[in-house]
Amino acid sequence: MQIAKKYFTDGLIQLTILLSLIGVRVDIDSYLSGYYSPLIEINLGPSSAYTQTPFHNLRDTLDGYSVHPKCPELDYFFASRRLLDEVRTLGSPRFPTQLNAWLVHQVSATDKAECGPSTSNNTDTSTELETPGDEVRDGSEHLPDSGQEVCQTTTELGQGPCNAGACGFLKEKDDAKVQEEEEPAPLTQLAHSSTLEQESLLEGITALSDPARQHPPTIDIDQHWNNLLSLSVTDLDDLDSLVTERLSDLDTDITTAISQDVSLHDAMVTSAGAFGVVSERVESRPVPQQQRTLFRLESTGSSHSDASPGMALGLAALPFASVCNLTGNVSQHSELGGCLDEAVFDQINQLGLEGLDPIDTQLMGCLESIDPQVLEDLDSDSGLSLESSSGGPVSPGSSDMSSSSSSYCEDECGATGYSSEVDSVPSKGIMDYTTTWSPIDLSESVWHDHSYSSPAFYNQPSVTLSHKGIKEEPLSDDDGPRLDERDLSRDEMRARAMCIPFSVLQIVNMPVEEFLEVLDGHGFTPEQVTLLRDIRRRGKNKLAAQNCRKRKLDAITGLQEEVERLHAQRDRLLREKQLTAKTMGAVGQQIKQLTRDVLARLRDDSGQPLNPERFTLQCGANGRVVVQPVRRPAVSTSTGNKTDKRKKEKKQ
DNA sequence: TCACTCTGTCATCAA
DNA sequence: GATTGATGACAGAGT
Repeated sequence: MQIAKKYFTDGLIQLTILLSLIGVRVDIDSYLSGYYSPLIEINLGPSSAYTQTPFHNLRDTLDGYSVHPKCPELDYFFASRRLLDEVRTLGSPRFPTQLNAWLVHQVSATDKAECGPSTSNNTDTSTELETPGDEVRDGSEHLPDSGQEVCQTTTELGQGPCNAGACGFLKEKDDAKVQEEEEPAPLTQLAHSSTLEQESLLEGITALSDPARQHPPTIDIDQHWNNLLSLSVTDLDDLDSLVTERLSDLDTDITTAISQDVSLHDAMVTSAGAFGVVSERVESRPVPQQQRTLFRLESTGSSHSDASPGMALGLAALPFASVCNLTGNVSQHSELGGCLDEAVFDQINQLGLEGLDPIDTQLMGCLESIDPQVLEDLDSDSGLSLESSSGGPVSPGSSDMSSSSSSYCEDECGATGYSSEVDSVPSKGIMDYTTTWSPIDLSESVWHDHSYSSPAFYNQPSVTLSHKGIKEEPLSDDDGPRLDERDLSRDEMRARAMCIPFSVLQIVNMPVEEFLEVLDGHGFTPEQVTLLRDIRRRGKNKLAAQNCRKRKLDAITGLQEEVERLHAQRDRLLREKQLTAKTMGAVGQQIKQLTRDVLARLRDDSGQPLNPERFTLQCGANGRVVVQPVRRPAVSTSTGNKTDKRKKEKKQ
């Protein structure tokens, strides 16, 4: 489990760093401070580490239906695209980036006409989408003017910065081939090629949109070949309007998918679109946000069989959403473009999708097979803490302490503040692993307090457990008499051997007056009295030693913090000193310059400018500025002469 | 086996 | 003077 978590966490951190480099925001905090335990997250799949932006949820939940990356509609969609690629390999020139621009234009046109401001969620993208499509249609030479990063790649034929986004969507197989076939093509061929892709894409969209036409995951390749090859030019001419019509139906979904921020999951979807990898999709059931984040990447297995039209529409819109989402960010980080994204997406797919599923299943199975109480016990047993033996297992009602002892323990509690403080903190690390979880600092969960004054200590049976009690079974009401002799402390065994009818706890914690009465009123032998005094003294001293060590540790911690604070203060003062020196130097230079300027404007009695080498400006205490002659080094030489005279006098 | 930590105990001092 | 708390030192057990 630890290995799995480490594996997941390391990968997640690397992934987050990479995504941050390309401008994708990932909310790691939500993972770190998540409502659910990382344990549960491992079991149920990575969750909140993946961004929970509203866009993410909106796009994942289209018309209330969830979209799963493994649903057959996606397979069909990308299979159609693969078929399109096969068709293009037959000889038609391929200009994938131009096609992409054309499609984006179509989306924007319909979107602009019907939805208007609804696309303003992403200003960058909407601006790009509002590019006049005529420029794109007129020829490839207009594409770079469209203002889109996506379109700019047209002139570069897929070598531009949009490899990960819109271009990458069509580029999985084409990059190498397109670069080989960089030859000018007639516009008709271009339109034909574009239309073919539209047809293929639209066919996928239509198929996904129509629940009656849902295809099984396995695709009849021959049928698609026939469909694609049987397309006539006249049929293709009608595709513009058809695509526009279809896309107008999608615009709502598309616009909801447009956002400035791209979540990790968005990147995964884009990855699927760009590289043909069908990633897992989000399970967007109408569950609370916490649970939604928890189950975000949980595999839904075959649940996609009941995919709805809205779901299919969402799937169809995904490539466009990916284009729109990544364009803004990729344009800002174009230099990191494709290779980085590819690495990121590959890592996403390897990390989140392939590796975690079996782990999740195994861990969930293991966790479910474990009794929660056992988990509590395991977690609470740090291997060092003695609280489990002295505190927890003993119920308050199990005390066999006499009423007199319980009457004075209240007074003793205040004398040992550390003990009561420790007892006030629950020693159980996981309160309820099914409901809440908070990160546990194990160093804080380990207590070595054996305080006699703790409530549990008072409520214990008349048995003092040594530190061997770490591995002891929890005590029940009738465990006391059955305890093995080796479980008793030395003082307890001595007391039993000497037939002393008081427990060590009682002896230690009773007031001195009562203790003296006990010594006097029970007719103890001198040996018994001595033992009683020793037991009391050792018990008191033990508490004192614990408190003393606690104070010592606190003092050490405080001193360490003080040292760190002083180091920081020293560094800050040094920086201030350097800054001040730099400022003083600059001010001195300014003063010198100003002095030269002023002196250059002044005239002496003969009307000649004052020599800056011989005069200087002196600012008096009253604020007046006076011109003073510069003191010659002769002054220093005179002082030097004086010192020389002194030296000579000393020699004499 | 060794180093380290934790804990109990003793001795001592001071209040 | 007795009691108690604080603390250094030591030893044993456990890791």
